[in-house]
Amino acid sequence: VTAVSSRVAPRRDAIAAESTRERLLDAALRLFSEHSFAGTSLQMIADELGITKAAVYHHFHTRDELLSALITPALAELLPIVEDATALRTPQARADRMLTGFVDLAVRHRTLVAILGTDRAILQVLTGQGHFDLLVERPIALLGGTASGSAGRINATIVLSGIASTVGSELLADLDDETMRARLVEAGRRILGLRPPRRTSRRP
Amino acid sequence: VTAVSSRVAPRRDAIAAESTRERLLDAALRLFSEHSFAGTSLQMIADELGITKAAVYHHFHTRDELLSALITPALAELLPIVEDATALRTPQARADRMLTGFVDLAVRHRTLVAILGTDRAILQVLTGQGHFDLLVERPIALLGGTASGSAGRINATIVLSGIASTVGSELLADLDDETMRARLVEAGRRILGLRPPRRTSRRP
Amino acid sequence: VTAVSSRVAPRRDAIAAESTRERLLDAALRLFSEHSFAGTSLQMIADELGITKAAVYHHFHTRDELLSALITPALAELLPIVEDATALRTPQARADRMLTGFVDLAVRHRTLVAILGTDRAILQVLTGQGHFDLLVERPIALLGGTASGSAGRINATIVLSGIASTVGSELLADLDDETMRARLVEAGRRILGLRPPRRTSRRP
Amino acid sequence: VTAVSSRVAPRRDAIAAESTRERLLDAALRLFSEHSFAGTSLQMIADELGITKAAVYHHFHTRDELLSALITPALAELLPIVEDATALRTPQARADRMLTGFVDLAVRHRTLVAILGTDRAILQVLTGQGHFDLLVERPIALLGGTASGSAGRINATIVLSGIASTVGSELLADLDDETMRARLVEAGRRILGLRPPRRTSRRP
DNA sequence: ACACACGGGACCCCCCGTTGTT
DNA sequence: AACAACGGGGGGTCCCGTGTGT
Repeated sequence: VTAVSSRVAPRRDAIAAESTRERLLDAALRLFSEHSFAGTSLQMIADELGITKAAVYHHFHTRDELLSALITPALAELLPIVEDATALRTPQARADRMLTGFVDLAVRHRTLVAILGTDRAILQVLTGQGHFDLLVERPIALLGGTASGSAGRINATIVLSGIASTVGSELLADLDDETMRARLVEAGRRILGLRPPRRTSRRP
Repeated sequence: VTAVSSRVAPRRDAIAAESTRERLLDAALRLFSEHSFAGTSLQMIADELGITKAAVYHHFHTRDELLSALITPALAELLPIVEDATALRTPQARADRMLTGFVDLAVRHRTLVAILGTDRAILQVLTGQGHFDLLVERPIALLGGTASGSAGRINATIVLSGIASTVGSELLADLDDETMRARLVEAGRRILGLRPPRRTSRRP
Repeated sequence: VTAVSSRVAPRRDAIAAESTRERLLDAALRLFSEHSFAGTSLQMIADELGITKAAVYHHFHTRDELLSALITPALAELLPIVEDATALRTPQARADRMLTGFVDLAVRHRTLVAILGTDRAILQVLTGQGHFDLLVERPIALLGGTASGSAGRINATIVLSGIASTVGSELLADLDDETMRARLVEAGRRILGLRPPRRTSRRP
Repeated sequence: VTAVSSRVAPRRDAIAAESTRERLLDAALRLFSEHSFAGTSLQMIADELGITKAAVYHHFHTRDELLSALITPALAELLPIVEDATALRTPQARADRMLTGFVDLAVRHRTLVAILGTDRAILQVLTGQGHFDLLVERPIALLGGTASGSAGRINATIVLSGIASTVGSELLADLDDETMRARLVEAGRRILGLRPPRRTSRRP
């Protein structure tokens, strides 16, 4: 499983490295989800791949950097969803776009969204990087815009964290993406009191 | 929950200790919720109270023991709810009883239920103590009993983790218990497709 | 098992205290022998008796003090043996007196002599108190006086530590004192090349 | 015992590490013998070499692991001695082979055999690893096979622990191996009542 | 791209000793 | 005589990050 010698084709090393980086991110995500971020050491991650901590350090100089590399793609996907939704005219449309967009994101990045939505230590790091707004406040505002008073914020919070936890549940790990997506959208709409639009125009 | 009056004239140390133990649990809960269980050191807890780690050790010999002392009361409250609900005849009644009971518990122990429902490191400890069944499986089964197939488990998961996260949200910390309770029950019923019963017979 | 209230007869307390002190010494000796001196904490000793460390502190202010209380009686018994032996005229008589005296002492205080003879941490404490001479050097000199050169010291060392370890062996714990004593004296004489005297003048 | 030459041109670190590991074992053995196992902290060991505890951890993750690394070679040498002796036909031959083999081993690893034979904390660790049989029971049985009843076990115990303590005595540290070996074998044979064989066929 | 060796520091557990109270 | 509570400190483990080498 380890990267064998080399010296033959330097491209091999590059490939192996690329793959090691990916495997590193995979292993880290798995372990973060299992033991929480603060409960996962670099040693555990290195052991998971059978490499040394120094090798991990070669790819990511810091555990926070590893975390950033893990979440940056998802945040990049979240941004257009939030912006798209914000641009719509009615509160219902905004909420529905936010809902469907978030569910789609969550289903494709199950474990990642799960830890983003539940791990307080991770939330602290992200807040420190100024992502709290994008990750929590704006989605909550968009989802909760259809109800007045506290009901909106409460419903939005339930939806957001409910989805995040559900996609990360190992009891539902064997569920296919389509079913999961459909069920989550249905449930979300029921909570928020949204009527399903006539035609969904979203494309992956 | 705080040390009440006291009968005759308890010793000064005993009073201080009682209060120290309680303050210890309070501080630990607050810090666990803020930094996650694994991210909270005994030093942080001790510093919070201005005592030394040795004093913490005097009350709880391990961090796990501290955690156990923290959650045991809540687990003791959860058990009769689950058993009560299990004894009812229709799936709807079981789900509704589980829902209202859990919401009530969650609203009264907001932070505690929040960390129980989200922190993976804590879940690991509890699973190691055999509480996974009471904490996750049976509630999920009761809540999800009204829908067939995966829909039931999904809805139940959303409800459970949605409630847990919502009561722990600091954005909703200023919300009074009654409103929070009512909103959560409404939302839960909408997700699960339950019609509110004619009269609620629950007693606090 | 704990000393009950009191207030009735102060003598009761005195008796209980006396007995606690003895039980403390007993427990300490047993634990020292099982885990070595350095490996035995006051907590372990207190737990053994079901009391607290503070209660131990009440009787012995220091672990070294506890050790001293343990060994002082035996040292007090050893001194006249060494002096008696020293006063005899022939090397053989001196060695035999030392041998029989030490065996007798060792058989009556099996565990104590065992730890005195084997535990390096204890030996360090005793050496610090100036007992090395009485405990090691003079007995070795007396026992080894019958052979010239290194043979004497070697044989004496074998005898001394052999006896100490043998009386402490749990494989031989069920052996009665008389048999043990006789066997040890025989073996010691064989090693040292001593002929048994016509009449043993030992007193119990 | 030190890291010998080295083949081609090993890396500087590797050499340093090899030597550090050896020096670590040396220092640990010395300190264990002086202060007992339980009385020796990793800090003391690290200080002895002028390195940090973390560096010690790099080589041995646990103090028990360090101890294991220390004794494994000796245990590996002891095994064939016990098996060789067991295969012989007469009790006398078995006892003599066990005696000479053990003396040889003890003289070559003086300090190590000394702590193995005297430190109760070490014996506990070894017993936990299932080595009690090889280290105590079988040698005792072999050595004591020439006498019936308790005499055999007593004599065997004296011989075994006498040898172990004698080779570790600092009063005899300056004695050369050959003399020590010869004296110990003689004394052992006298205790056990063995007649020296016509020719010793042992090979170093 | 990765391993080996190590420093600095923190963490959890626990120990010893002491005070105040009953 | 005994306990509850606690301070100061150390032990063992382990973590993060780095330098050096291949």
